Amino acid sequence: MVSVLVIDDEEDIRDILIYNLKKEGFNAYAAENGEKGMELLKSVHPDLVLLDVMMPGMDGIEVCEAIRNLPGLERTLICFLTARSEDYSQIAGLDAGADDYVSKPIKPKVLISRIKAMLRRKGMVEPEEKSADGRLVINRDKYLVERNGEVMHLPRKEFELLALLASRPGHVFERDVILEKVWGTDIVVGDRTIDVHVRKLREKIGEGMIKTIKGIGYKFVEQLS
Amino acid sequence: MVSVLVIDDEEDIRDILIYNLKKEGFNAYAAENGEKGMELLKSVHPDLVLLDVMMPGMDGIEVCEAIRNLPGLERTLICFLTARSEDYSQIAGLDAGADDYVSKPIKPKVLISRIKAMLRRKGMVEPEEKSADGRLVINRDKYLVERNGEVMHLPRKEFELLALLASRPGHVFERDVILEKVWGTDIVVGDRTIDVHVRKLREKIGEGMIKTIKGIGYKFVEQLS
DNA sequence: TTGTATCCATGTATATTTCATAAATTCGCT
DNA sequence: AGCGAATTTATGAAATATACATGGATACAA
Repeated sequence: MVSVLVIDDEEDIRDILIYNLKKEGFNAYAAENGEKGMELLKSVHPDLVLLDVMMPGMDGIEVCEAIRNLPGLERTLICFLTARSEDYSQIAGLDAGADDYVSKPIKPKVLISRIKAMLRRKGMVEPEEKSADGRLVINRDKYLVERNGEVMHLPRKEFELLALLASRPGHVFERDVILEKVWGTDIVVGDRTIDVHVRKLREKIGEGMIKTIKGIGYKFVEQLS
Repeated sequence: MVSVLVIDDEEDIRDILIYNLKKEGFNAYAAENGEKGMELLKSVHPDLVLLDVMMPGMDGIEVCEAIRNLPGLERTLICFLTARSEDYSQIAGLDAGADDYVSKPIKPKVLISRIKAMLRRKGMVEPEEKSADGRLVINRDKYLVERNGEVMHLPRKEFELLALLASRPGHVFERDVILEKVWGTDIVVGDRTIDVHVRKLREKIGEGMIKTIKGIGYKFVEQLS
């Protein structure tokens, strides 16, 4: 099930969001400030964080940047909650790595709709109908990858590698970046390990999907319109 | 280059959006109603459509759904422009397949920021370093060089060399500076190595781009804008 | 056992560098 | 200026180095 963490210092807001999120079938958690939010984040690993910008202590921007630097949470969705006038926050927030933002006062129906749109973009909820054009749908929730309606299970490392590459089609991930994001900074593995995992991925999802950029790294192919 | 189509019935809005989009380096097109927008869509295949919801004739929702059903345009980004109060439109718009929406009155900086966030999510653009030069775009994110819409891949040393020269068009880089920046201080290579790489670059990106300053080094030609 | 992850040895493609020679430019001299 | 010599860069081809793909081996755990 998709889980959502709300970080906001106003109790009323937390309550109303939790209520609506649960009503929609999400797992909902709340924290009243950035520090407590970070604690919860490390234990529950939510799929989405709703993050108030203006908070005492760590503000939303700081929390957002901290999340982006936490290993394993780089792909957590982040949505800012901003007061109507805070244009600067909007820009800074998106640049800080947020995926979206919603202006206060928050209308629950709008928020839910935006959340669903975000999840859909990440392939985290089943889209009703999918195009049979060979595109991949990556379901992080279940460690499944779907291609043309056919689902396949991938081992953890292969899945993480694929999810990383596919998160930004066209972007070239350098080998050391891949090592850091998929294996972590502390683990030491040989250079050939990446190749081997790429090979297995290619065997499973098809040859054309992952391209080698010699001397640099790998990329997931862009869509050809 | 990323191209954007604006569909809005208000001329003022169209003008201001076109102006700002072009200033940011996008290819910008405009249409004054849904029908004309659809015509343009089929010919220019834009990457992103900015779509007014309330329009005489086809409204934004209808256009959005029509776009999603056009072969080849399923993945075109769609961003709605909505009046502040139209909550229903917001929800319907996102459900109709829009990727985002921006409320009027539109603040150009906010809009541009949102556009970039959308493109980034699709991996379509990287704001990093490009030479503001119309003819050659160096995309470090994708390790690609684009010339007149045609993309090419360069090997590592050639790419780094080109990126260095193009980072300051008109500036003459001395040979030892090039060696230091591209090859590093510890590596020792013969002097002819630079020439050979320059030659390969010229073969690939065209003869006129890199000029030799005999006895000193090389420079990337300045643009005559 | 089966599935997963890593490593190793080898082959192969390609990137990079070197080299010999030609062409271009600069310099020194009258 | 003109002319040849010296210096510097361009060019073609070949040699070397590097990075990746691949098949298979190993280790370990469920």
